[in-house]
Amino acid sequence: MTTRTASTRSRLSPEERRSQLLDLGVRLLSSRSLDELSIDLLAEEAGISRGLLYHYFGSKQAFHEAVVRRAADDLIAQTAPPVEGEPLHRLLVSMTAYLDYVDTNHAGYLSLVKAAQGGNDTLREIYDEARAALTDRVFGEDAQGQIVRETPQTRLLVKAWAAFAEEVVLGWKADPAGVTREEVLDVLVMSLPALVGVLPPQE
Amino acid sequence: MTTRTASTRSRLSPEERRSQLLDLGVRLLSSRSLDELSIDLLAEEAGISRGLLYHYFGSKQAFHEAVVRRAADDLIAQTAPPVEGEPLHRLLVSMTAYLDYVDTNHAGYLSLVKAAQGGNDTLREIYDEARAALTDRVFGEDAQGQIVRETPQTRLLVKAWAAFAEEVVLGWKADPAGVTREEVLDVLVMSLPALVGVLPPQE
DNA sequence: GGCGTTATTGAAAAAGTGTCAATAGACTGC
DNA sequence: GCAGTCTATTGACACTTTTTCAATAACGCC
Repeated sequence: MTTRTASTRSRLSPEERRSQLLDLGVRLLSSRSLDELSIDLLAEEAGISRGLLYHYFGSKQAFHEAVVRRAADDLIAQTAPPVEGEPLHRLLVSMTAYLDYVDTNHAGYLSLVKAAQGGNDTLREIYDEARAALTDRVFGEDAQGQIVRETPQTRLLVKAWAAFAEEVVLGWKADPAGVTREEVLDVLVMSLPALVGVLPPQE
Repeated sequence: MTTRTASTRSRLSPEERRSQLLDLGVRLLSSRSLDELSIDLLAEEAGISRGLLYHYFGSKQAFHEAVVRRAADDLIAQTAPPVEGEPLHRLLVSMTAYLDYVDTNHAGYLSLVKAAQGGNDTLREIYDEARAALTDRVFGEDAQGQIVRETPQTRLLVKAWAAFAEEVVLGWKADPAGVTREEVLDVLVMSLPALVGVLPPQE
């Protein structure tokens, strides 16, 4: 006797099925790497045949990319809405949205982050795109509202700050003991100007 | 006709063979991910049979872990020697050693970093251990020579600072345009006190 | 130069990925 | 209700890669 109660096959609309498989993929890939996840297991969890996964995604690799893209799109959608106001306030709003996202979509965020490193260029690209949604706004288009002026030095620094922010949030989620949410937000926001401050002033 | 010139099998001591395979693994895994590296290729490059790899490491996964552990040990050995002097000077020496290491062992460092994220808990653990070798020294044992007093907040912050430092170095190696080595070192060293400064003073 | 130890091999089993013609839900018009 | 059509879904099969293990052959020792 298997886990499935329904002995009959279920026929969903392509959109529903695709969505179901992506959701499942996000969940499963947050705790395993791709090669630790067999199509067999995935198919069984979804209650479908192996063949159907290939019908929808073509290959295991392509499935992975679709899963990561789904996670990235979620992140971008929930953190990207433009914000008015002072630079530091905008940064606070942005970081709050980011923290909220990771709070409610921990699995999705993990599968995104994990995919980015071990993976190929396509995966890395998707990840960079998502990261840009968080960091782009610190480089203002005009000279007025920007937090950081764009130079080779600051570009490197801001990219590294994003890695810092990611580690703060994931580290806190993994072990929140002794640190409040407000302290985390404070560090996320104030760290950027503090880091920019270590660069020699550029004119 | 294969690549091998010697038609006869060569018999090495277990230590030599193991070491040879690990070195080769570090090199090959710096440009591919684990599932892009077949045992076939590895065995051919090493001039051995597939079976021998299993004799030494048991499984592909275990081989990967051994490779990552080797890379981590290298990093620890070359950056860990304790240093005398002022806290900030010790930090400078430490960061210089780190930068030097990544400079001369770029491939090995990449395979370490890439493995840690994409992978399972064991891999992550090995990586954390290596990172600790770089960051532990910022927490002094006595109240005198320390840079940072250890609290839940600073522990989280220093861990994230390590991620920041890693991204700075790897980002710079990937695209050094417009940024000097001295600027990188300066950022690596000064960023830590700058970040600690954003925390409210604890008494 | 024979002998024992054990590093090493190669063939065959197991596991996993990808393919495709055949099957069967669900809707449509009658 | 019922037959017919469309297409989502399956399952068996081909292929690739990993893993196992009994047999083989280097090397050191006497």
